[in-house]
Order: sequence, then structure tokens, then C-alpha cells
Amino acid sequence: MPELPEVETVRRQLAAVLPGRRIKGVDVRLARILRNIAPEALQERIIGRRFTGVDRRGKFLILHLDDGARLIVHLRMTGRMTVARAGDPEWPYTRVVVSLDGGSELRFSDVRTFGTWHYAGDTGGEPPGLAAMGVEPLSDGFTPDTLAGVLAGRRAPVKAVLLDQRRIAGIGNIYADEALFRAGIDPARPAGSLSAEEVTRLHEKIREVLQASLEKGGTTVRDYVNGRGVPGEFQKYLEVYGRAGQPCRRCGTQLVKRKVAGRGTHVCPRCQR
DNA sequence: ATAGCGCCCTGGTGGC
DNA sequence: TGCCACCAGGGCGCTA
Repeated sequence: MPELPEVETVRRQLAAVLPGRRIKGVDVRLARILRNIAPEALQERIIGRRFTGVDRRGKFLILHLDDGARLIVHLRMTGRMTVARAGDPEWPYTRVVVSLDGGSELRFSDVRTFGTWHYAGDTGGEPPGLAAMGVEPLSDGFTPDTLAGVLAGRRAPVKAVLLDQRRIAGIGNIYADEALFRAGIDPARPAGSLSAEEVTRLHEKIREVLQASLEKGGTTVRDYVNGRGVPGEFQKYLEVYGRAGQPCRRCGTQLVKRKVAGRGTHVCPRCQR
């Protein structure tokens, strides 16, 4: 599932090739991917425009156009955003193709069709979650005090708070489990019950695991590929996610999978308290 | 305000 | 071997 490291990897690659490219055509093969605009209206608005830059906010990709409008894309579970030469083989389940000058194409494929595109012009049109997005965990604004404030007084499981995009942006199921393991904290603990020391440790581990994954091009469990169609490498370094039944690398105890915050949750029952 | 849950969607998997 | 229930889960809308 694309989370912050995966989306940031895609962003960097798109930012290297899209700016300056002019949109020649838009082929929408599944209209409901476009959440706030019809295919014909999208074509009318963006054909002839040039891309000027690519940003990321949480798990959203924000593609800027030269008239100030933005295409805001969320990959959700199985979305893939790639740039390829026109005529090169497509991924299966390609849903949207934006053809560009110079002979390349921006392609969006998505098996499960959870992914979304929003067109945001002068009149708004941002997806609801974007404006309410919480702090970027790799930014300077994310400090141990920030995390303490986010967790304080909450009775929800600490994992639920880490997954809440309005509190912290970009953490999904994989990195929540990995950060909590590395910090030695049981995901089911009420968020407000963490000691100052535990909060500091969790803050450090969140940043460490996101940064480490980013350096490996993200995690590919099944579907994720980067902007050039290449899988990530960080799955080799996962400590708990997807390792239920296998021994903890730290203590040898068999890792278990249970449900926390409605999500499959991977823990070492000995290392995490 | 907060917390929990069901829904969307499809392919892969595991059990019988 | 074949079938089918179940699981994966981000974000959103609904409920208490």
C-alpha cells in the first residue's frame, strides 16, 4: 500500500519529468476514478496546459498546471502512477492516461479502483481530507512535543492515532506497525497512556523507519511500483509487517497478527509492551 | 469532540 | 481439483 515513502518516491520521479510537458490528450477509461469532474470536462480544462511541478501532502500527489489548477491524486491501495513512452506496454487495469508532448504518457492504473483523482481549479475542488491533513512526520515541524500533543488525552489505541491523517500525515498500516515495533510499544495501548520517554522513542522510530524506507524506494508487498514502474526494496527490511508466525529478529518469539483499530496488526508479544 | 464500524472494490488465498 | 468465503485496507460517512 502506498504510504508516505512510496508516494514521495513517485513524487520525486514525476517531478523530474513532468514539469514543462504539455498535455495533448486525456483518456479516462473508468470515469468514477474522477471524483469531482466528468471526463469531458477534465479534457476541456487540462488539454493544452503544461505541468509546472509536483508536490506531496500526506499520501496525496499534487500535480500543478500552468493555469494554477491542480490534479490531486490518491493511490489508495493498488494505484500506480507511472510515466512511460507512448506505445510501451501498459499495466493491466489502466484507468487514466494523460498523453504528453514529446511522446510520453502519464498513466494511472488501479486494480481495485479505490484510487481517486480530483481536479482543483480556482473554485476549489480539493478532496476533503487534504485541507485537514496533519503534520508531515519528516518535516522540522514534527518534534517529540508535536507527537506528545497528538497523543495526549486520547483513549483510542496509539495505532489508531498514528493512522489518523488529520493528526499525522502519510503513515499507513505498514509503517504504523513497524514504528511501534521499533519503539517497543503495544499498538493497542491507549494513546494517552504513553510515558514521555515512550513518546520520544516513538517519534524517533517513526522518522527512522519512514526515512529508511524512502532511501530504499519504499515497500512493495504486492502492487506498489514507483513512477518508472519499478518495485521498492524496503520489504526486505520489515520487522513485523507480513511476518506473523515467524520469529522476532530481536528475541526469537513468534510474531502474531491481531486486529487493532480495525486493521490487521503485526506485533512481537514480548518486545512490545 | 471522540471512537468505532461498515462500505467501497477485486484478486489472491486458504479451507473443505 | 474445484469452489467459495474471506481477507487485504485508506478514507469517508454514519452512529452513539
